[in-house]
Amino acid sequence: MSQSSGSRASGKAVLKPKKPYLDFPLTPHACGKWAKKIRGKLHYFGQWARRLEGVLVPIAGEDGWKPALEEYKKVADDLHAGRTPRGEADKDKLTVADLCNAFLTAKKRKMDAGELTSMMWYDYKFATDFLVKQFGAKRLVDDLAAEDFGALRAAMAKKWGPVRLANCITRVRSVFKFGFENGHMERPVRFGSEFDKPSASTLRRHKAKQPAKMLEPAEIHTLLDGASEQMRAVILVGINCGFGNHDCAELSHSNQNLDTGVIDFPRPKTGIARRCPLWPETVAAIRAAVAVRPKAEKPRDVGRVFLSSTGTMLVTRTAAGHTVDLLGAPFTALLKAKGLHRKGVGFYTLRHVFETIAGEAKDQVAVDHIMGHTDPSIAGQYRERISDDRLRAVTDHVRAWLFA
DNA sequence: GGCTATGACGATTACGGAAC
DNA sequence: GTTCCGTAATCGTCATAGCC
Repeated sequence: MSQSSGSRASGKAVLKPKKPYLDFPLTPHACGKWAKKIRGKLHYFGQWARRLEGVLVPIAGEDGWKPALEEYKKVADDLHAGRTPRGEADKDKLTVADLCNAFLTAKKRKMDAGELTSMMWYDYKFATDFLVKQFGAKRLVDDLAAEDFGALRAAMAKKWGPVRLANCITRVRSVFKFGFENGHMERPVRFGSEFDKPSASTLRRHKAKQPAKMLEPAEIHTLLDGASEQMRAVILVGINCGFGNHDCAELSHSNQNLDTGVIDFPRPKTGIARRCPLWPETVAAIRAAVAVRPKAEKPRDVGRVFLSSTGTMLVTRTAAGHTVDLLGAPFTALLKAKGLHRKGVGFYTLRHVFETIAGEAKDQVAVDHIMGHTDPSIAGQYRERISDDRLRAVTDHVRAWLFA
């Protein structure tokens, strides 16, 4: 390394080394070390000279700057971010990557045991990936402070809406809760007051801004007129019983009695019992759809009321946990074909329509029972049954609205 | 062209417990 | 006794791409 710039030590001029290349980050300091000022503080990295008998003597060799550069690179990220660099004593401490890996491994075990869906695992993976990206894989969990979580929330809020933000905050909190409860961390992490979920009022305002999920009678009749036998049947089941996509896909012959006109079918999502009287139009449509129903591809689907054209379940999940919806997609296609497609309107809208119109019958308990919603009130815990008359009054009200 | 699969995102629901 | 909140989990929609 050539030496040109001068320095004075112990009264004698010493030639400081030149930077080995143009944007070399360190500069030779008069104390004999390479140095860099970061966030207002001077940090030292390796020697460019040794002091012999009070005089600085440059270290021989062209590559003397390399160890100093290596030393700087190891701690640069931490120093520039205002953190204390991780030393030898910290090498066994828990990092963000360690915690995320332990969390995902535990969740994978639950997934393998069938206690967690693969889609849910994918969501956890997404959240942990975001954590690692924001904090850095090697960041010590002990080093995380409230301001880090405040910055994390700000990054999330910049990208996503309040619903997704709330979901992701919940998942991030779950990761650290898992860490503490399972002994990976000595103390719970301080999230700070900024790392909170959007308030209920924020979520309500967000929802209010969304387009109404509603179809009017004329629109529903337009859809029914252009629908296949099966599509006509599922539309009527959707509006008659407030069934969603998954409900229709899961419906079996054993759940319905077309002679008495009643469906008895616990919600697949929650297992909560529900019962719904059928309209004559719905019964006729189901009979017509069943008459042309394709043969089931798998024995387990033989009892299903509705199947895809190839004989598979209408709503299934792939190995990766993604939903394949052969009911919602054709319904949306029908909406588009009839010029009725708009943001937020899909097959599930029929469930919204049922809830909205049925509520006007002024018997919310009966509506909730047909919808399969639990009644969390004390009255709900004591109520053992609900009469078919009340249920029929509700469905008749919706029928009168649709066929008026 | 219709069906199927995938990935990303948004929204909903249940439930227990704390706060009112 | 009711309401609200935090936590945990599931369901639905949409755009896009590949396949038959």
